[in-house]
Amino acid sequence: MREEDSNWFARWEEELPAPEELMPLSQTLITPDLALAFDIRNPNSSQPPPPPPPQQQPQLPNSSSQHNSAEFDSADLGGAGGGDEPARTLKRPRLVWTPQLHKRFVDAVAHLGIKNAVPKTIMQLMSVDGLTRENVASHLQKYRLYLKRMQGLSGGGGGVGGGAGGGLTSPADPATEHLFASSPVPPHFLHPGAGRPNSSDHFVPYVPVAALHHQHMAAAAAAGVGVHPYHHRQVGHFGSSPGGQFEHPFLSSRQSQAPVHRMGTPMHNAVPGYVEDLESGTAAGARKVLTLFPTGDD
DNA sequence: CCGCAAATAT
DNA sequence: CATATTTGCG
Repeated sequence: MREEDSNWFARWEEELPAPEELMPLSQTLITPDLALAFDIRNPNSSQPPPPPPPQQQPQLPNSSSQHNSAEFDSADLGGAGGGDEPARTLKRPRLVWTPQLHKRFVDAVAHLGIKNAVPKTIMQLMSVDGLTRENVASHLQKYRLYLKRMQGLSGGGGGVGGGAGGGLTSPADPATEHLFASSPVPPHFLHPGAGRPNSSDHFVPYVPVAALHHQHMAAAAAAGVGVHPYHHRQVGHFGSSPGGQFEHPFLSSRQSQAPVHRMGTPMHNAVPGYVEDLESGTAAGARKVLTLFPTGDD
């Protein structure tokens, strides 16, 4: 039930589940638009799902082979054409900040610098399709709080790399934090004046490959030519269907449920030393633009 | 638009 | 019940 997995770090190593590879087209049943339109989310903690009143009819009389990916047909924007974009107005499901997403967030903030680390910039830098400013802002707030806490608390048993010089983020106490601590708070940039005076304020090693994709993808899609048969919605962790529940098909692949060490078993905090993980470019799977789901762009 | 606080959902 | 995430206000 916990949104967070107990073995998050298991995925950490993997970094990216490579949805495209792992997730075979299994849920082509519902198109994202429909899903959103249906407002898939759990209205209650545990209650029978009320019959969802059909709101939008699936508009795909087309013989489209498969638009698994998420994309909109027309790219009308700001046009007076009188178009209705349901997805734009619909309320979007609870966003789950997955480690990957969080990492991107942290990376963006780190590279941006606290100074420019404003929701809008972060969001744009992240280039995560589907991510909204509110989402980032919200998360940012908590992230700051987390950092603050870390600074205020030096002594503690955590011994979290106070200096942060080495960049060795110590293990996190499961009881202390949950999301942030769990995520590899990369380096440092804690606050101006005690962390790293070295780093100035502007260095952008980060090359957000943003718009191009959308444009190309949309263009290609519109043209009828699929760039790639599949695009991934790696973070599409929306509420599962009430009653029916399709868990993440991709989650279960490698990190099987090995004999978990029950409490008592001295499981050393063998937190994998997080190296200066770079962005994409890891072997095996090519990292793509992180995309939440089809939404407007920024 | 950003930051903070409260509310709600999970 | 605690935490995460969302929503509203300054």
